[in-house]
Amino acid sequence: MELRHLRYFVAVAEELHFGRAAARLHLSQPPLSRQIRELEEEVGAQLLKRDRRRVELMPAGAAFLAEAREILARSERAAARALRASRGELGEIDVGFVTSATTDAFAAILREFHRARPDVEVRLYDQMPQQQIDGLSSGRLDVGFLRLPVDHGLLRSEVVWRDSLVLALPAEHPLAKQQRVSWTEIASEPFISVPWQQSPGFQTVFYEACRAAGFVPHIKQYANDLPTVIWLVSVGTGIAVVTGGLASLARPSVVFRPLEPSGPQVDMVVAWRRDETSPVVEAFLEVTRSTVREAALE
Amino acid sequence: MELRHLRYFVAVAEELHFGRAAARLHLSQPPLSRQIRELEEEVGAQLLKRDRRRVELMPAGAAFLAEAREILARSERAAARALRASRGELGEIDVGFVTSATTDAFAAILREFHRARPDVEVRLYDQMPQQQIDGLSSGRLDVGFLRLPVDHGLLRSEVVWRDSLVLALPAEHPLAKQQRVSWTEIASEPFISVPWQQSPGFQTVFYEACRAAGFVPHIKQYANDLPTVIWLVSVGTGIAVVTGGLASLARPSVVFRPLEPSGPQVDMVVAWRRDETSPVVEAFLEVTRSTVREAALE
DNA sequence: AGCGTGTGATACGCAATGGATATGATCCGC
DNA sequence: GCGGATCATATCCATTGCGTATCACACGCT
Repeated sequence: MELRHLRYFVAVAEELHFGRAAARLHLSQPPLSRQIRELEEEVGAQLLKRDRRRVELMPAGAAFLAEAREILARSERAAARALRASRGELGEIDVGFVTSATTDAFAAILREFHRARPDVEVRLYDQMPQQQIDGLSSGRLDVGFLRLPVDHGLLRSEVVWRDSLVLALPAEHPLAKQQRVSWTEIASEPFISVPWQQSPGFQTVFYEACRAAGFVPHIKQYANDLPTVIWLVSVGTGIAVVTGGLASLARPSVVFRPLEPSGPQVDMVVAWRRDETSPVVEAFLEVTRSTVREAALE
Repeated sequence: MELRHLRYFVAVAEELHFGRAAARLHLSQPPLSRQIRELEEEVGAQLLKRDRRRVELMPAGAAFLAEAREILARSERAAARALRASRGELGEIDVGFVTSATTDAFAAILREFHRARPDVEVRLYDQMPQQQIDGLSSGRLDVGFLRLPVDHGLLRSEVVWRDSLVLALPAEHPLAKQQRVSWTEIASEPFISVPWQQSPGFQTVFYEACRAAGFVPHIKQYANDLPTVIWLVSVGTGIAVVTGGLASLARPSVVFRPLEPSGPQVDMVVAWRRDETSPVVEAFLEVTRSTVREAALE
């Protein structure tokens, strides 16, 4: 059975007349008759009842007609969808991100991409940098937002924005009264931190800043994720240095203060496979670039 | 585009290897390559990425693969369904019936048919005899249960059962105390009745029985359907003569009593188009016959 | 009643096309 | 660097889908 049989059958079933159906198909009548007969033989049932004068649908034909129309519509849709997918208008993309990427900028990228490609499903995965690199290499992820200097041979990356370091401290902490806090003022404070491998890029900059200010931070408590860090700050366990712009972690009992000198910054990079060809991924990267570019102009 | 293209594409997409896919299709490799290329040209997008060494799905190919599998499964199902429809295992049937057909016997027929042909949708239409005859002639109905002597040239009919006439009267009516009531005892009672054209077969027998008992019934109130007739009886407006076995109309405030002499009976017939060929209709008639036959033996 | 017209089926020839074989181009592993 | 693996290309052949001519038959008109 071929789609041709279905096309021919639908024409005959709609016209109930072999001659007219053949004309509609730009075909002569005898081959049409033969194709219908072949179809009936293959199906194993008579679909059309034809005496010499008129053609009518048998019950089997009525059942087949409904299915045939569906199949033909579906086959056109299949081609159309493949074409759209090839243009990146349709599909899915798996995006990894570190928690500290959940800034307004990242939200703007996702919002803008959804506007540009409403039929692409974006799947988000909160993952540590090394997980993301593994995921990108193996194909589980298509794009990653992370802070490591990515030197993996299969991957490429670009800096999308830079975050300054800010101090997170309980609202009732004495230093919270100041508009800005110097690094030396926090030298002897108890710190909350995530483990090294969670954010190696950030940690390197953080420890270097401390060293420059003449102290080694005392980590009072480790927590495995940023929300927990902020929660521990909020309940007074200690203070923490984090990246700026973490809108998603804002809460009343915690205040964020710029640090002086404000020099130390950490890069947020977007990474993807070097051999990437998916137009969806290309479009996502393009939206990422243009969105952060526009944000920088404001 | 033909189903062949889809079959070939699915094979290649599953094997990710032209040689193996060709073997699976009992085909040599070059024509397979050509058909895939043709498919890609028609769709307008590259579906497979092949360097000389390996084959992999492009995003467009992944989208197309899902659709292609659906279409192929569907096309097999289409043929299977047509075959089943030709055997009367699948389909629909439009059944008309007069209200007084809603007896246990009719319920048993419907129940038995559903058991025998669970995938046939039975659509029921409560209609007057003339409506049914028009419906059968025009094809809106396939089968009708009615009481007219059906002499329409295009239709055939068979008696399925005979109903005796019974008296419906309010539970507190004096005659309700008797186990049976004679025709002469109701000569001067006020009657409730449906209009003549609603049930001409029944009315003829009813008036003839009254005439034999020596009276012409006084119709106090007409109602357009049997449930209303029974309701009017229940509230004491009058009494009514109806057919026996109307289980669906039983209610506490109305009692049914046999009439003496019990001679007068009305036929319930099943009618269908003389040229009917639908195996579903044939099966329905066969179930009807066997069900009433078995009921008669009990 | 007979003939003409309309309609689907049949017969048959041709040409388009799907498939086979042979070969080429290129990549990868040893 | 060579040999094998793999997909593409070239070319030929056979299948088969299509067109023309014709048939068979039913219905309607005169």
